[in-house]
Amino acid sequence: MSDEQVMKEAPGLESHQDGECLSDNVCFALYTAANALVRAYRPLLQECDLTYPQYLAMQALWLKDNASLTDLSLATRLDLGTLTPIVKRLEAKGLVVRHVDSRDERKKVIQVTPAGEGLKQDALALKQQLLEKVSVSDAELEQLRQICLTLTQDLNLK
Amino acid sequence: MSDEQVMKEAPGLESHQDGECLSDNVCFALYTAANALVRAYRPLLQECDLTYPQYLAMQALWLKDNASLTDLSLATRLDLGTLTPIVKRLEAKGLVVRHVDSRDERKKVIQVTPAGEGLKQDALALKQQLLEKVSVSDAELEQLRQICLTLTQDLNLK
DNA sequence: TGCAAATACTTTGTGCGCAAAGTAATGGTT
DNA sequence: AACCATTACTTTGCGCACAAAGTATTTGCA
Repeated sequence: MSDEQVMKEAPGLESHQDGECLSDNVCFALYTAANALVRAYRPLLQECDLTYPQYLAMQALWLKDNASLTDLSLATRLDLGTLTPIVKRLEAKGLVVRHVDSRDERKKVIQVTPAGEGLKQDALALKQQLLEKVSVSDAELEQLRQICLTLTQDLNLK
Repeated sequence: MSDEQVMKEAPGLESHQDGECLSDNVCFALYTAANALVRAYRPLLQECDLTYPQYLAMQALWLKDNASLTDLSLATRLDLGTLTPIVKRLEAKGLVVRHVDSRDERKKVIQVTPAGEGLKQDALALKQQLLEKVSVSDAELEQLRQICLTLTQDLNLK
């Protein structure tokens, strides 16, 4: 209500010399960076016909094949209700198959197909390709990773 | 300038150590932290009947009232196609009103109502409430903020 | 053994996030 | 004045992300 001309320039990420802006917020910065990440990944992943969450699921499976949906949920930190349709789409693309666990028929075991395994090298190389666009040092990326993991853990413990 | 271990891998052969997991990934950590953030904010914001993106839009408007949609888009880094329905919902809740700019009838000016202004103090206090759950130091949060802002800028430049 | 509680997954509903395409107003250019 | 490219916003379509409710299987235990 008070200052009416605080922002003559675009109140974006750059410069907050003229006063406060959303970028002063850690939460905003984090949220925006995650959106930018997914957006930047999109054209790269398009060549594999994957979305970023689908890519995450595949990465988890490349590390641990024949996982149950719940295993996948723990690994990716995605909800079961989120994961079910994602894995269905991966199956529709022929990258995985789902079959009921014979020991416990509530569980669905997810197995990477040869086609899914064939994507592995190319898809994992995209990670480097993306980080090349970034002027942030390896040390800072490692800091970012650590802080994000701590934050996630703290926030999840209610 | 990191290692080129992709080249060392024999295609099709499993060669992962059994310590490896998705959390080794900066991108995964960032993505997950942003999801955790929104999830943690949800019950707090529920008392204001706001979602996190709606909260972001309101914060931007509290800082700069009577902004056009494009102004809001620049401030929040959200797409116009994303913002249109968000602002409509804010209007439906009586927190803002939209009216056509008389000088340029393409533009829609968004104005915070008294009800919207009344939410300001309580809503902004939630920020502190959320950060109290977190064991990350203020210095680290500032690092996180800075690295995220740099990352966002780098990734947005194509 | 019987059966309630727990577990694993699916479904439904709401709200993003954004690309792409559509509509309408504006600002040149000739 | 007649275009036409630009700008501002809306709409549509798809895929998350998750809460909540539903279904089916297993387990605990009285």
